[in-house]
Amino acid sequence: MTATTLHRPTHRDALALLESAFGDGRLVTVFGRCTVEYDGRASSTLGAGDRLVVCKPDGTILVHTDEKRKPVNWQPPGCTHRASVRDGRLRIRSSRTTPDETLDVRFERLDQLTAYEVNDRSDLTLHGSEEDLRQRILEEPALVEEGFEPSATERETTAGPVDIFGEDAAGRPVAVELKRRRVGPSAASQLKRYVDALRTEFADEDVRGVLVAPSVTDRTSELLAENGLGFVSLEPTAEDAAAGKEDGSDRTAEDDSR
Amino acid sequence: MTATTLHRPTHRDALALLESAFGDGRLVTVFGRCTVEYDGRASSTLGAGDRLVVCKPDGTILVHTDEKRKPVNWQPPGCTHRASVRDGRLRIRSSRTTPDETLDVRFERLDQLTAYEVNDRSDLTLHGSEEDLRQRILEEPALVEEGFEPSATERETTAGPVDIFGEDAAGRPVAVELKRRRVGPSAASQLKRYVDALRTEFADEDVRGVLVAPSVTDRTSELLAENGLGFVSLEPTAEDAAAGKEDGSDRTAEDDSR
DNA sequence: TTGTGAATATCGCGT
DNA sequence: ACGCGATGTTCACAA
Repeated sequence: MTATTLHRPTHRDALALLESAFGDGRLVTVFGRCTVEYDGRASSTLGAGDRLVVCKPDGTILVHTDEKRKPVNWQPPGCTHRASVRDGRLRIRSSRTTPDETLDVRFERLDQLTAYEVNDRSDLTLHGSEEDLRQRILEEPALVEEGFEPSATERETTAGPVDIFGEDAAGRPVAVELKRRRVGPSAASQLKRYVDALRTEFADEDVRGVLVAPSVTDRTSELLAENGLGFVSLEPTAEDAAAGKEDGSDRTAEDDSR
Repeated sequence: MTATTLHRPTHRDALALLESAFGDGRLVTVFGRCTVEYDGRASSTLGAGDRLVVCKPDGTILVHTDEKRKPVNWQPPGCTHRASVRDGRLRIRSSRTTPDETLDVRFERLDQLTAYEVNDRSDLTLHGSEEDLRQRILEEPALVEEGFEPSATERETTAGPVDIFGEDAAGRPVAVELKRRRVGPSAASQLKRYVDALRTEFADEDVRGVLVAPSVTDRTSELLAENGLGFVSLEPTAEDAAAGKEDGSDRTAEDDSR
């Protein structure tokens, strides 16, 4: 049996199942009317209302209302769940140290409690991230500009790591900052920090900076211009990957390489 | 009845309850073995495994595994949920436009499905945010430095809004940037942008910048020094508000000034 | 543990 | 809708 459910349980019966489920690594959902208090990095209180509470065996706890993608309260992985009954009411408390923080859920009414056994070995495979964008540029540096030659990724500077570092057609050092979506001023600012650091490092050379993103806001465009930084528009998704390959590289066989 | 539950339902029975629940604004949880595909801002695939799926009436959908605080897949509020049965298997699809994106959950096995009626009017009250920090400084400007006089919050500049803007004891313009926790280089960079913008605006004055945060990283400290920016250590929570007042400043009367 | 930046970030506020 | 910055951000990765 992968799911054990109690309907409108007494708070004591709920406690028994909760302790059992916490003990053997099951995932638990509780639905009912409750209040929530949090104290730790900040502090919060939430009055009574109907919520879905999810307790994961890794120590995560989530309190969800009927709105929003974010839980109204939560605790990250690594916490310890404890259940108890005070004044005849179920209480779930989840806490951790470093930082010290505690979440307290007190139930006024219990509608349903379920403990699930979870078997999940699959990992998510995601495409269209900044990492994908980087791969595409390394395969086809001309996407940045004709003659660009990457020499390193995550190249360290005193201001932090540069996404792609290389040389332009004229042999000048180039720092490339990648963003997978439309960017605001902070991205331009970040690139400028890297370029400034590289200008100190390459005191006698003309260091350039290029921002690669789908687009930039107006203010960001001004910021780039003010600081002599370049911009190249590029989408993170390789919609025309096949066309690009035909166009740019002639890899026809030997799929077994590497 | 606030909770309607089906245990190990047929996929057709599940479909009927889902359509009913989507229709009248109930929150739904489904537990079972499923695969998930996402396509939109990025794209992802997830092989078969046991997961808890939560569909909210505001269009949010969450797919949770037994680990982590983040759902393994999701869709934000504003989406449209649709359920169907293909090849005898339940499928839940949630999609939206702007941006165009779709989440597809296909069930191989259904363990449990529940529809909840949710009543929740309570709002979260949170303390210890940056907003709290700002209030404290406006009440006690000397926390920034003796003689500081705030004149505006969210003061607009061509580089964006400055948290607190005012004058120091010598009448010089001061931009104060607030952070509720230990900060990295980007905060110093952000403050520098504001100060640069203000230096253009107040061309004939000596504009200063002060970062207020619990602490800064080493590299950030250097960045601040390089750019002549100040730093004041301050916690977002007013734990020792009383003690701090006795200790740090000699403000004995006239709390009503401001 | 700390530092650093990405994220399908989400969210709220303003224009 | 876009722009902008905070978030109890979470998360992975590196030093």
